[in-house]
Amino acid sequence: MIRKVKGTRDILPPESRLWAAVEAEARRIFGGLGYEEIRLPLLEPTELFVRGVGEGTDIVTKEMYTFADRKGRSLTLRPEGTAGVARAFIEDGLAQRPQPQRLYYIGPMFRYEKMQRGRYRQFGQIGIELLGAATPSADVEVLLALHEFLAALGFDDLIIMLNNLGDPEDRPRFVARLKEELAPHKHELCRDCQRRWDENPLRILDCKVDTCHAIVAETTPIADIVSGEARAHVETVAAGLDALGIPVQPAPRLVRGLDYYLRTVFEVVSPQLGEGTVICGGGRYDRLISDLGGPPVPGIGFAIGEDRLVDVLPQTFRDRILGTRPVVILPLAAEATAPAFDCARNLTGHGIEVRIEVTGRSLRAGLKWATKLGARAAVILGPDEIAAGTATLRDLDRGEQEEVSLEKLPAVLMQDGPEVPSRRLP
RNA sequence: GUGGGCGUAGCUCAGCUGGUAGAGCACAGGAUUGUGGCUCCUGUGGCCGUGGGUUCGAGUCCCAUCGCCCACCCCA
Repeated sequence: MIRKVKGTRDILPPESRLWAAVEAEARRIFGGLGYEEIRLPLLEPTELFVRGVGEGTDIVTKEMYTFADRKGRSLTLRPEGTAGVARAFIEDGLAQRPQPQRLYYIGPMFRYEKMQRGRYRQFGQIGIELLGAATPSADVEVLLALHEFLAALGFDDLIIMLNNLGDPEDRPRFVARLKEELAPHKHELCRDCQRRWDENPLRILDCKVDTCHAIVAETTPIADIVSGEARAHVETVAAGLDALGIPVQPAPRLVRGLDYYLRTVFEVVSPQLGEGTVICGGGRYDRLISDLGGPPVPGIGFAIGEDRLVDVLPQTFRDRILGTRPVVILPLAAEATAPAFDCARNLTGHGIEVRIEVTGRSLRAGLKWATKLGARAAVILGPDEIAAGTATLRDLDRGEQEEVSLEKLPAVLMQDGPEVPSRRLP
């Protein structure tokens, strides 16, 4: 048997419906705020990510799907979306269009990692990027878009965590200060943090080990050390969000794994998955485009992990999407075939979801089949009905049925709306 | 990359100290002619992950290998 590549997965119906619905909501919400879709290659030159994401990051050092093509060029399956957007911004001259540029993307990313729950080698991301605006308002807008999207999906327990990473110039100063404050407790830190001490001191901040957590809690937050301008920037963002009633939790220890972030950084976590499994991550990246050889255009954006999002989707949303019930059409004779399809065309034209029996089942078997599908009604078309130009419409919940002329069928079925939510489906 | 658990039907699993494979669910059909849900009957479906070894004989014992899952790490 040929099996799927490790870390990839098959998304089957009905779960695929949830994905489609989530994406539809994203297009609706982000589109409403002026964001337009950008579709980019899954394959990029390796150098893009080395320079964009950062040479020392875990993503670049050990998580990239990199290989040589037939002419020996090093290519990489994109591990994230922002670098590609920045590349396109430069290459396609998006700076020549009205600024700022509002873009969103939906699609798979690839990281060569050992997988576990909520972590795959191919995973879906939905992200937006706002390019060409450096103001706190830009940040507020992006967070607003995020919040609106999550709200549209019915989430009410997700937490947006916000921190200020300062400007790159602040970084050495902060690292020095951190090490200074941590030095007395250095030997108390966990083994991983001992390693991080030299490799990536900032990562000690969001260590989940209790003892480390306690030690780190005593250190001075980055936000208190960053320079005046960067500090004011994020404080203004926080105030802006507060004014909109968007709840944000300050996260002084929040650090992100990609090098290009500065100032505003944020993550969304779910109480269900715990803080270890981030659903959305984002932040400001004012140097990225210039670092890649483009103009000095600031940017901010985020990426939502679609797999994880679908995993914790509120029950109300799941029910709304999965709970639709079709109308089954059962032709009982050869001469009923054409009328059955005609009827299907008629009903679908009214937004009624149908399912036509095409395997030649008996009426009895057809009704069993309809029940298994969770159909709300069956349209029975036998010789008698065809002769009379009618259909027998059977309500599968009440077990009652009536003769309805084919023309009136849509109207009768529409009395309860085109789709009637069913009892809860798995 | 490190550590642990598990591979028998589409799914969940049983199969004792070795004797050539089972259940439930699911799927398909039927139980009076054109009427579902409950019940009953029948059927489809497995080279027991793969390869090798021990043995008269391996789902069962041994070795290897592949795959899956969980945790760490990191992230979406």
